[in-house]
Amino acid sequence: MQALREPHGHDVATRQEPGRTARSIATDALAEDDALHLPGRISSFARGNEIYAEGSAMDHLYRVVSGAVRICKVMADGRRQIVEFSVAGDTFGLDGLAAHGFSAEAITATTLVCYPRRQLEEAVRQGGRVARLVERMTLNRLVAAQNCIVMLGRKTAQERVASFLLEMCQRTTLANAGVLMLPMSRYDIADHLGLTVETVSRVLGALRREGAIALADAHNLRVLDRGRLRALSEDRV
Amino acid sequence: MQALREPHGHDVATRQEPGRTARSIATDALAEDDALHLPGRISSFARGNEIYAEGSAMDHLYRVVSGAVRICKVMADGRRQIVEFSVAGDTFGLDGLAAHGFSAEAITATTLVCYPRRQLEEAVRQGGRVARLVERMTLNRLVAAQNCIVMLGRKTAQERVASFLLEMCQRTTLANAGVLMLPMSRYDIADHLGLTVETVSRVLGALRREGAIALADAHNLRVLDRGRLRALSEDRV
DNA sequence: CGTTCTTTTGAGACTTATCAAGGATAGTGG
DNA sequence: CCACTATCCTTGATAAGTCTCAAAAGAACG
Repeated sequence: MQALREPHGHDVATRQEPGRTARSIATDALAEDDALHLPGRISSFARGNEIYAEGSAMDHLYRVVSGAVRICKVMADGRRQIVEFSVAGDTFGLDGLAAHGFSAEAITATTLVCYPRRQLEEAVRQGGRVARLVERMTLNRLVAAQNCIVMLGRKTAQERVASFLLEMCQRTTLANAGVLMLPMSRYDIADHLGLTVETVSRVLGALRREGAIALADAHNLRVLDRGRLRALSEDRV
Repeated sequence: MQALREPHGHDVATRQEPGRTARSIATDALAEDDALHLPGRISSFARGNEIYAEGSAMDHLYRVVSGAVRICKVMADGRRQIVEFSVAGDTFGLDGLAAHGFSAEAITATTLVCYPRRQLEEAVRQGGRVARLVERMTLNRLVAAQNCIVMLGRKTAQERVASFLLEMCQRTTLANAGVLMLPMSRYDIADHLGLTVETVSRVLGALRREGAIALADAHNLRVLDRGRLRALSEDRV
């Protein structure tokens, strides 16, 4: 059983950066989104802060402008599962029926555009482009979630890490020299892949030793042998 | 690593009932669906037959009238993951972008209503009730998939089986005397929970011995101690 | 510049998978 | 209708992958 642990004496359930108040540097402004063409409010969150809590009212759709977000659930005993990461360009916020089924937290300093759900539903009721966009968006996330299910249900630790790296390569714009910047910690990666930090670290170490990847530091890596990762990932990413 | 196996000499990838032609007893008729109010065609499938294949054109939405369906993906080496079961009242069929990302197979003799996707998209474009229904439907499935992710990522074998039993209790109408009828095999359950047949069988045996459930036969069980299952499942179903 | 958190690495334990085999079940064919 | 046969289900013994516990080096932050 994947145990709850308190690495060096702090609680897993509240594993986040110290000494910040919630929504500490939230700034508000208005924005017109390219894709949705709906009025939205700009909002910023500091690293580690909660964007919404599990069980709170689900009244906004969010789009990530910059930064990264984790959507997760924490079980009663502290075990955590991150169901998805949202990076620049991704949308999130519709993850329940009436209330949020998951919580959302900023991984790094993050800027979002928030769309009131009421206006969104009104747009859906009206039909047209927005209705199809929202439908398409939700379907995209469903497909992603189902691929995640395959990964968690049937892949080994090595295959999960390989899949994850390839997915992140696709979803983020690589820095010059093809460097992949991973904003999240090893803990976050572990809690997304259904593994422990130690296993994630060991697998990354093994991939480095066999020359599949190169690690500049913990958060910046380069894929040297994409074929090797694709062979491991077992799907055609 | 969860290996492919050929239990008693038949291939895992084609594990289905023998001596049937595809879509053998498919019958067609017209129907007006209560919920969608769209014209649909009635179609039937014999036990074990494929409804659609991974990679085929995604041009219908299906609603289960009777029977049960598994939505799954089979990896190159035969490992299989069932991402969801669909029972009477459930809809399925939208599981990819252009093409199906998964395959669908009838678990037992199954009757479906099929709605052409073109008409559905036209209805979404028009907006109104159907647009919101489709959106709500997809969102429901996304939430279910994300809960499945939590289960696969962070729950023990016992917790997974308990969660599964409770979920099936909620989703199917129990027979008289509160008997839960599970149409799928232990193999199907295992491939849905990310376990092996043996582990599923062992956990069910343990739950039976401790008095949480009673097994009439392999496919008919009664929940005796729901509190125990809920404690194990770790979520509030 | 100390403190806290993160990352890595090692040794051992444990859950679940694998291999094996007998018994139960359900369609199949005579 | 009953025996046949393929598949499914269960149980046991062993193996393996990953987790747990422990500790030290490295990075981030105030």
